[in-house]
Amino acid sequence: MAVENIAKALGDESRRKIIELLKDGELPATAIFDQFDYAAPTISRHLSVLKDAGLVSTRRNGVFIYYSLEKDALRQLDEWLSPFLPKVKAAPKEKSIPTPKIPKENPFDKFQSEF
Amino acid sequence: MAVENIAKALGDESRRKIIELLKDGELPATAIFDQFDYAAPTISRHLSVLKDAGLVSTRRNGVFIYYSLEKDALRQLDEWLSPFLPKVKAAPKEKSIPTPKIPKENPFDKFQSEF
DNA sequence: CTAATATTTAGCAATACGGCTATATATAAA
DNA sequence: TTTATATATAGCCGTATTGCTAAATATTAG
Repeated sequence: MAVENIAKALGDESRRKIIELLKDGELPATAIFDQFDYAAPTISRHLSVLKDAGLVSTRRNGVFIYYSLEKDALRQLDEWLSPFLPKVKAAPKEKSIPTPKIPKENPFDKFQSEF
Repeated sequence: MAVENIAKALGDESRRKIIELLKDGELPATAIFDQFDYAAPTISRHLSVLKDAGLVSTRRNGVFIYYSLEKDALRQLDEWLSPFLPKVKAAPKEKSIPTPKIPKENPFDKFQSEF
C-alpha cells in the first residue's frame, strides 16, 4: 500500500525537513545537501526513499538534479487520515429526509463497553 | 517531535489496522489480538508503540484493558500535512484590501530554476 | 490461597534503518 | 580526452524493529 511507504518516509526528521525545504518549489540536490550536517550520500539516500514513496520527483538540467515535492502523495496520507478526523465544519444544513438508521450488525458490538 | 512518533507508528500495516479497528470505539486487547494472525505479544507490542505515540489510550475494567483511539494525535499529523495541501475549498470571498506583496528574501531563490 | 484468564515483559533472531567513507557515474568545460 | 563538479551507489557498522516463545503480572472466581 502506498500509505505504508509515505508514512514510513515521514517518520524521519531529515526527510520531513527535506519536504519542508521543497514546499515552495524545486531545489537541486546540492542545495538540499547544504541544509544538513550529514554527509551528502546520507541525504542522497533520504531523497531516494522519498522518491520511492512518491513524495518527490526529479528532473535533470545539465549536471543538476532538481527535486520537487509531489503533493499528491501527501494528499494520499491525508485521505487515509480523514475518516478519523471529525470534520469541524458542519455539513451543509439542508432539510432532507433523514436516512433511516438501520443499525448495521457490527461484529465488535459485543465488545463495546456498555459502562 | 510528536509527529516523528506518530508517523513512525503509522508506518506499519498492523498498527494502521489497529487504528481502523478502533475507529468506532474502544476494544479490549483480546478483541484486537483476535483480528490478527500474529501472536498476542506481537500485537501487544504494537499497541504499546501506538500508546507511546499518543495514538491510543487505555482504561482497565477488571481483567480487560480497553484501548481507544486518540484522534488528537492523528490530527497533529494532519496539521503537519496541511500547509502542503492546497485547500480546495476557496477562502471566504471577502472584499478586503489585498495585502501588499513584499517579496520576502528567500535564501533559496537563487536555486529556483527559472526555466 | 489456588486456578484461570487477560495482558505485558524478557529475551532471542532476522531484517531494516541510518549514519559513514570510498567509489562509480553523468555531464559540462577546457 | 582530461578535468571538475554533481549526484548516486556499494558496502560497512551499530542500533532499532518486528516477529517468536516463555515467563511474569494482574485481576477475578472459587
